[in-house]
Amino acid sequence: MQITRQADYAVRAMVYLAQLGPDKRAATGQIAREKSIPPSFLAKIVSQLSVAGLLQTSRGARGGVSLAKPAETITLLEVVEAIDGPILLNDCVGELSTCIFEDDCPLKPVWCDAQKMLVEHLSGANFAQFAKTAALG
Amino acid sequence: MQITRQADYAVRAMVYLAQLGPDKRAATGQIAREKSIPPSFLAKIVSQLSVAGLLQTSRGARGGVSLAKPAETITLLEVVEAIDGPILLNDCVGELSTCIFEDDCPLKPVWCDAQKMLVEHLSGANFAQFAKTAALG
DNA sequence: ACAATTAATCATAGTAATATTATCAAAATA
DNA sequence: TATTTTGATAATATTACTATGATTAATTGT
Repeated sequence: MQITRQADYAVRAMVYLAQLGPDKRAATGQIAREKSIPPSFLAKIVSQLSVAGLLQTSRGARGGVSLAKPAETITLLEVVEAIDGPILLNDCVGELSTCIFEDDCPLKPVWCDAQKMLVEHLSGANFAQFAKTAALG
Repeated sequence: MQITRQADYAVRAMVYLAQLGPDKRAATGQIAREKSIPPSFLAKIVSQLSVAGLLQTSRGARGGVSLAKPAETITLLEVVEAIDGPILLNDCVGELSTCIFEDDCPLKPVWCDAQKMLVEHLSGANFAQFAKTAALG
């Protein structure tokens, strides 16, 4: 019942970029140093975020990564799900559920509601907000 | 970001007992059969629930387990946390947090809020409700 | 006392997920 | 062409999860 450290690292990295300002780029090595993330671990995470369309990358000298969209259009949910996969509080909430009690289960609605609340809350938080909140280090 | 199957089993078992009616007991073998839970796995789970004060147990012939309190005083949160430990959406929300950005982190409030919502939702659901909702099998 | 029943405890094991490090290839720049 | 930087992949250590089995302890009924 916890996001993975990978997802947390991903979020931190995105916050760092959001705080740099629009279209600013940074090398992953630099982000790793500033945010205390194992460098080669971050490299892998960054790669996933790029595939998910959340980061733009450019190789070579003076290369690096930058947000692929305006910070205010990137939600916390997007970033977390890009790394951890879809949020799912319990197996029965998913579409691939194999629960044999499906139709006659008093629990499913509770889990579905809880999940919906969580998802809505996380998708209501975007990275422009995070950039503002802490303009500091 | 998911409760464990153990916790789900625990909840199912508790629902079964709640549906039996107040102070009714059942053998774990029977619960396991009815709810499709691996029997010797359930034995361990039941033991944890007993230690947590949610179940009363009695050994020997005609023994079994029963709810330790009225169903309406047992919340979904209690049962899940008895098995999985405290709900924690992200490490930084916990009291033992070792996050070095603590004071200057735009994310922490979001996680704290989300967690609070989740916890409140789960502690608002009790087993008397579940017993009613599905009086069927 | 004895046999049957049932939970409690403990040990074990296989599988999967997580976190991390390391390596080498590919692209871009200077 | 040398350097910087991402991309892709592999290797590994650790932890968590799921499950099984054997043994022990308590209770009931005969």
